[in-house]
Amino acid sequence: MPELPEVQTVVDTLKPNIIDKKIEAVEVIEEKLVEKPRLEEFKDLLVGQIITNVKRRGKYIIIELDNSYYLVSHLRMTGRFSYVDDGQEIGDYDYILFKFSDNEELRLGSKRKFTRTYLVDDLADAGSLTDLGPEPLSEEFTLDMFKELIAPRRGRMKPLLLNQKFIAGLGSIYVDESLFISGIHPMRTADTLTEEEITKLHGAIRQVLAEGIEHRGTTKWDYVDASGQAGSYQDELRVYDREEEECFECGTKIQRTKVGGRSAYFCPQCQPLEE
DNA sequence: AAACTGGCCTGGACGC
DNA sequence: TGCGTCCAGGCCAGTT
Repeated sequence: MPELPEVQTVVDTLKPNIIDKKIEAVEVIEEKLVEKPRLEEFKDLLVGQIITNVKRRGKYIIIELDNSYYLVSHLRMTGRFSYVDDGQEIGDYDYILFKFSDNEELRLGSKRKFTRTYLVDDLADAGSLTDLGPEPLSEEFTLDMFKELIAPRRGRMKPLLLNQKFIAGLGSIYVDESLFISGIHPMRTADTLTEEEITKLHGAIRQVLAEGIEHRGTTKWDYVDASGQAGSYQDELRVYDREEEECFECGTKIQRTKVGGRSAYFCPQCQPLEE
């Protein structure tokens, strides 16, 4: 479940290791992970290229090559980039190997095979990358912008915040934490939010994402960064995965409910459904 | 246009 | 012990 802070941490750990490296060979163990182009073209376009930059947009990782192509990966649930010495044993879930000319390797693994990789010369061809909503930590994501985004919406808050076309980068963990901090029940609809609640939510989203990055991400199940290091934000979580445990604010037991087929953790006292 | 539903995928937890 | 069932939750396609 890498979300914005985890993906940012992966990019940060990848960057100093792979920029200026030359790709000498590419081995694809599980073809399913390569969304486009077809396998032969994928390899041909990669071999001989030098990596010039590594960036993040939403939960997408964008690796720039000197032939002006982009290697774009979305880790989805269990994806993992690992930067290793060539000699290191290949893991059970390592599915794409990028071998560099200096005998180091970048590996892309994925326990659940949800991970998708694209090699494109136009970012619009990489999944929904160019349809994403604003970056919540950017300057452009102002309170005024957030108010304008919310104004036409009437869906429930948890699915809305998970919608990457609405805001980029949030997943289940950081949505639940944001809604708790702002005192908003995950089933509330967007049209019932007061101006004060929208203001709190805007701040809370930025707060939890910044905290997540500071802690190098949340490691609940599988997540580690590109050098294999786990994050520590799981120790700071207020509601996520704390069903039946006491709320740190009021002592009430945290509950779990289903919203849009997904779990949502909340404090029934701090996040009432009825006004 | 926005909202919602089901499907993809597999390891691990649980019940019998 | 082992089998079946459910859950985790990223996104996407299809439908309303």
